[in-house]
Amino acid sequence: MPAASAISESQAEALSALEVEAIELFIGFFKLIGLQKSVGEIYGLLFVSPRALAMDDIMLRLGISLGAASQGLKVLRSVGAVKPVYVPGDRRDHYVADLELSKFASAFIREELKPKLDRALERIGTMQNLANEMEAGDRSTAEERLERLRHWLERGESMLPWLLKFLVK
Amino acid sequence: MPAASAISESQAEALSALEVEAIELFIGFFKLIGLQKSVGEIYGLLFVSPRALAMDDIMLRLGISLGAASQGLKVLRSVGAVKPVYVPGDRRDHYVADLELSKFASAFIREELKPKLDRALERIGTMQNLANEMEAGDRSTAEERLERLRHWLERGESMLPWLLKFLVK
DNA sequence: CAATATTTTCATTTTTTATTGAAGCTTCTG
DNA sequence: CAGAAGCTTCAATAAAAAATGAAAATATTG
Repeated sequence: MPAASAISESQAEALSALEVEAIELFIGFFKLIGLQKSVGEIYGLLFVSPRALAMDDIMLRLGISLGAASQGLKVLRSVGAVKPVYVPGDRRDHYVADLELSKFASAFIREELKPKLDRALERIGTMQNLANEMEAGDRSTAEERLERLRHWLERGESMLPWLLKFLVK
Repeated sequence: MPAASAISESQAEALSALEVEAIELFIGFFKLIGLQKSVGEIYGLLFVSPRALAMDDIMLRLGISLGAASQGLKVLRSVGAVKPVYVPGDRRDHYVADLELSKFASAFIREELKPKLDRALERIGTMQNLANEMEAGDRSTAEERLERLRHWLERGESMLPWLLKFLVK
């Protein structure tokens, strides 16, 4: 019955208040770690969903496009925030939220924060070399500031393993 | 001599390699805490500048507009990243970078992270109320997940004071 | 293995965010 | 206190980021 099917497909069930809250919460949370709105939406929906959802369930409920849903799930898979599960008798992939929230935090620390700190420390090395060629007065100012910055960044970096441990369990 | 003055004003001294490195470093760093490019540029320039700079020095060196410089300095003042200093015989405000880098980190924690966590915990309260009205099977799933999320967020929140202390000293 | 269902990719469009600079406000100065 | 210098604001514009959806790629089934 193609007609009935077409109708039911176009009638997405409205989001419940609970779902809206969850979605808003995770949009905010994910934005903080640099992930986009649609990623947060998808995770929020899955977080409060009692059953696994297929990509087009997600598209329909959230009113987002095919591409956004596909890309959002790709990101969520890549950070381990979402797991595919097998649903008998359905050809489509179905997803559930991974509730191990510490995963995203540690992915963020490892894949964003740490590399940025490393890069910054590299730059300081470069800058310290450049400062050597300056004339005496300005050089000492630059050297002092760079040393200070290096210190602070190294301190930050030294905190990461601890932070990771704290978050993970 | 208006002609000569016009010429010297339009000839901004090119940025040194040191300045470029510092600017790039701080653009990256500030973006991480949600501040825009021009803010990072200004701070980076001031960080390696051996003397206080006026707003139009900043505009000229960085090639940014009046408005961007004004707004960028406003942001930097508001987070205490920059201090106005008095320069005898010059009517313009001059700025130096505040080298207490922990300031931005703690401003970020207090003004971004903490409020977001508080808001999220509020939402969880709302969600837990909503979950009460669900039918038994789905309710217990929702309740378990919400409790777990609350736990994790409370744990995160409890870490903030410690994190602040660590960064500040 | 052809027909079909599902998913991914990516050029285009839309939306969001940041920047510009002219107008106006404030402060200084002679 | 008039004129000029310095600064801020904000509506318009430009740049960057995200979303769209058609086309291509990849399963799956009969």
